[in-house]
Amino acid sequence: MPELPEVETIRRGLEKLIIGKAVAKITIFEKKSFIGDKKMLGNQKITALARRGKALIIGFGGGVNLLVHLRMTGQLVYVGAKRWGGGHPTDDFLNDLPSKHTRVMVEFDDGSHLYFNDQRKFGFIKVLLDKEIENDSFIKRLGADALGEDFGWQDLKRQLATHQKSKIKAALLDQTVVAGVGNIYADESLFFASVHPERLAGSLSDYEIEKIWRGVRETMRQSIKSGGSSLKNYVKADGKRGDYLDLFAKVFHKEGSNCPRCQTKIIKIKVCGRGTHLCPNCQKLVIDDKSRSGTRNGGV
DNA sequence: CTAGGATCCTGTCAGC
DNA sequence: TGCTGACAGGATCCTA
Repeated sequence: MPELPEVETIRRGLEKLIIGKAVAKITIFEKKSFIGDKKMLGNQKITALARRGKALIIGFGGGVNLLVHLRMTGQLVYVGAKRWGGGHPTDDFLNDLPSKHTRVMVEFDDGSHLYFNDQRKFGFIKVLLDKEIENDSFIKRLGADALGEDFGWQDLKRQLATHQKSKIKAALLDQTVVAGVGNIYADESLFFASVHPERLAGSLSDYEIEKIWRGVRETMRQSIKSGGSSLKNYVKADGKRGDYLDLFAKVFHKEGSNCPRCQTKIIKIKVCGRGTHLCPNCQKLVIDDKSRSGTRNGGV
């Protein structure tokens, strides 16, 4: 679940809470969730929190790092004088910890704790030396960061040129094309740009690519601004469990409700195996290649 | 090389 | 209520 804005929200939240703390003890409840030797973290102080795409990197003095990837259902919860959490929104934001989903527990020298909870065990924490980061199998393949200053719309265009036959949604989800976009922001960006997710990358005009690029940046910025998926946004004023998507999403999980631009009902379809939300009026599927006969969908 | 499908794992929800 | 199957916001591995 957690995509770039959620991980950035976590990075900013934890930055205020754990910088300067030293590790007293690490408890691993699920072996596959922790890669590397935990002894390397002994008595090391946290000096920095960085993010690469959807990965969080906790930097320690002495050149050691913890790379955290939350994948679908990971979350981080800090419990000290304050309680703070971010990532996949579940009741573990509120429950006593460790819970049955806690895979790794870090105890700091001041007695506070950081919990890595992950229902589906797809996420992981990995020990990496400074010099190993750029060579890491995940990190080294990442494209430009979706919110990076070095990622302009022409960069997206250049990347899409090598995936001409991919559906645009599949291309956006490819972390080598651009780092940080997942299912939510792919759908939101394509809605922003009024582009159907099944359009082939090679069929897009510069104008459309520029709009998709702008959609990625704007929807992500807005999500971060609203506090992303965090404990803060989890419990609503009325006490009910909340969906942080309400704060910025126009189409994601909004099937059946009205398009904010044209009032047409938002639909949900399946594209490249993923649930995909769109407005069938704003985002029409046009013919990709004039030399081929195709089915016109929705007219012009 | 790219594109598409299966797969890792658990929890939840719709339908019977 | 209980069972079953589909599905879930990610990335990788395998095949063509």
